[in-house]
Amino acid sequence: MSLRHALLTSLMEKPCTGAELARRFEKSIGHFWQASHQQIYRELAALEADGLIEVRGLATARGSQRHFAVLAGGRNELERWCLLSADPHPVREALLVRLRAAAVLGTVDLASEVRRHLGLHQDSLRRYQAIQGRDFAEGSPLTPAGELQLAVLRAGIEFERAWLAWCQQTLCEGLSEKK
Amino acid sequence: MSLRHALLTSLMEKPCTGAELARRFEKSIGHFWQASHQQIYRELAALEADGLIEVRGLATARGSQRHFAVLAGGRNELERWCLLSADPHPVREALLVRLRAAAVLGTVDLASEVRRHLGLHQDSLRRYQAIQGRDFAEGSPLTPAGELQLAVLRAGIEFERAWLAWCQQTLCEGLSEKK
DNA sequence: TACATTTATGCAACTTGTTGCACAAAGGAG
DNA sequence: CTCCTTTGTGCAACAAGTTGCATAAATGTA
Repeated sequence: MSLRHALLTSLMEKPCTGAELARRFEKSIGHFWQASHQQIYRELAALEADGLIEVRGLATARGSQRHFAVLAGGRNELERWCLLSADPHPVREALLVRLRAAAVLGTVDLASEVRRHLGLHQDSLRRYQAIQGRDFAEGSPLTPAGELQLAVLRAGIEFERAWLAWCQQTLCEGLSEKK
Repeated sequence: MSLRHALLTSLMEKPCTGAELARRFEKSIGHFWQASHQQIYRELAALEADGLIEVRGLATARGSQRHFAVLAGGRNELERWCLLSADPHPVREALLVRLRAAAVLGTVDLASEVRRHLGLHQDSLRRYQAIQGRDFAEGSPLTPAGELQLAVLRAGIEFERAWLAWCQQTLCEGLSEKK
């Protein structure tokens, strides 16, 4: 049920329309939680039905912009959910299934695929580091909220670094079957 | 569609029953792909319907053991899927949503939750390292298949290490709101 | 103004993962 | 042998995520 709470969080940061939310999910929130616009509209409808958010301004008809804002109930719900304890999501990565499959097949070489992933993780890492350099320059004082945002960014960086290191080491250790 | 291929892989390593697969998913495969027994039975039925696996031995009725084995079509399907390129699954971690929510709420302290996650990641890391020490002792020569299995294990280790480091640094940087 | 393009909203069907339960068989204890 | 527990199989309902498309409004252009 995190999409609901990711939406509430984003709307608390700044009330906006569904399309704007979708854009934000692509850019910032999407670094740790993704959602398509269809998912977003569906969940916005549910949130409205549950009285956790409301439409601000003119809700004329289909196709016209609808601005949403969080109600008191929504804030309470977000706080309640935040205080629950929840275990980390386990790894679920198809590439690892494919490695294991390659091991049992013996006829598939995944070296180029690992090399491709290495490049993708490198790109992500650089993107995150660019944001860090831009928004969280060295030595500048941080508000408590800023510290939390930086922590989220650091998670992305650690994560990408870990995969990057893994790809490199895996390639070094003669991944190819055709030696 | 990775569950299907994880099952094919596991059945190629060793044909077995649904319950045995479920146990293997809990132990080894579950480190990078999880599935409940209900999911497994459902997918086994689909695989059988598609002619990719077959029942070996006596398939009497409900409640009696059914042993499955991969057919040629299944092996081909696994190989085909293995050769497709697929992007890494993006991060999707509720704790990060909660951090961001805490940042905007300003009234929630997630320090103890981060500490709890730190402990969980520590446990996972130790478990992986124990397996590494047991099955892949230093300097022993590895078959190509063994190298791939070790690579999968290393992924788990890198991943847990990254989260561990993140938890530690996040706790150091005054996560608590109540300073 | 008329028309085409882009943006925003949204439905419907499908796939995948989760939860709760039910029933059959196997195996042990009396 | 009978009862009881455990193990194995499986259905059904639901929740969450994905894909494809439809329609309305806003915007640009002839």
